[in-house]
Amino acid sequence: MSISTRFSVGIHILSLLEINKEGVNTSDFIAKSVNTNPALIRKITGMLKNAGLVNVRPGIAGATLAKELSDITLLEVYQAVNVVSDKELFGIHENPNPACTVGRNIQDTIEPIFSVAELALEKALGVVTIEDVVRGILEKDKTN
Amino acid sequence: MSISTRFSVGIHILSLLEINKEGVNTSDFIAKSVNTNPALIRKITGMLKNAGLVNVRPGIAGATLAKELSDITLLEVYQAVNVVSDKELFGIHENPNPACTVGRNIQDTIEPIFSVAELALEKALGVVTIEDVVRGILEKDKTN
DNA sequence: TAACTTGTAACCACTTGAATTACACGTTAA
DNA sequence: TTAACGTGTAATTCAAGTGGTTACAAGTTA
Repeated sequence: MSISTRFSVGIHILSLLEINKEGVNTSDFIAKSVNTNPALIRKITGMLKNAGLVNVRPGIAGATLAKELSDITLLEVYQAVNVVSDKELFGIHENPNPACTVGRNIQDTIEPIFSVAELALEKALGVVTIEDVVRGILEKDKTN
Repeated sequence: MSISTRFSVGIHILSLLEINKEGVNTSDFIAKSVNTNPALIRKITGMLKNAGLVNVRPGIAGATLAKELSDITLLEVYQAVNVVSDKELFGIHENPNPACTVGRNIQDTIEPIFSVAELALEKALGVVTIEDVVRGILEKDKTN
């Protein structure tokens, strides 16, 4: 099990919109950078648009950032591309036996624990911004 | 996307082994508590055995805990049932375009960030033990 | 009007999860 | 020693999700 690559592709798209902000970032152009097809890029870009992260309009070529670089956290991207339904990172088996002490209480006991772990993950994603990612990309590029 | 219920079932099994330690915990008995089938329980129990968490032998009815309750963290269970390959909680799109600044550096930039987030998740799971879960189950059961 | 782009839907191949069935093999007790 | 029972494991099935691809309606611009 892995969290969908939509997340990393979303980060890729937003970084590219910044680094290539002088150019026109069509779905076709972005797809070539990501190495996938334009339809998938449009789908993800649509999700980022719904989350208020990018501007993109039917018929008009190119997407642009809708927020400051430093104001877009990876958590926002994570949630935007909908890779994990809210509070459902961990799957919990359904319908345990109510006639059993464990079965009767396992779900209520585990849920808050899973929730804490999930929040820890989200917190870690929440402190990193696309600006950080763009900086990392540019720095790495210099050293090569 | 959700992390496989094997994880929560694994926790269920271990908790049951403790709470029903006076009885004989066959795969059939456990399956009735979890509300699934015995074959799946045997599969997961086998994983827990490989991780050194339970004792179970062919032909001999019942599984037992192989470690102290307080010495089994949820992280161990998480890793035992193999729900997430090592360092691969987040999927990263393959083969981005090396002719593009972003494509050339995105993977190396993102990986350490994802790694930090994944470790935060694991850390949260590492501080909770099966003993805590069992205590939670018993406490919840009293209040109902 | 023609060319181009976005937004979507539809379809496919592939992987994974979970349920289920079946059976070989180990153990135990009559 | 044989019958009953339990574990280990493989095979099958069904459902769901992911990512790739094609196709096309609708918006925009030259």
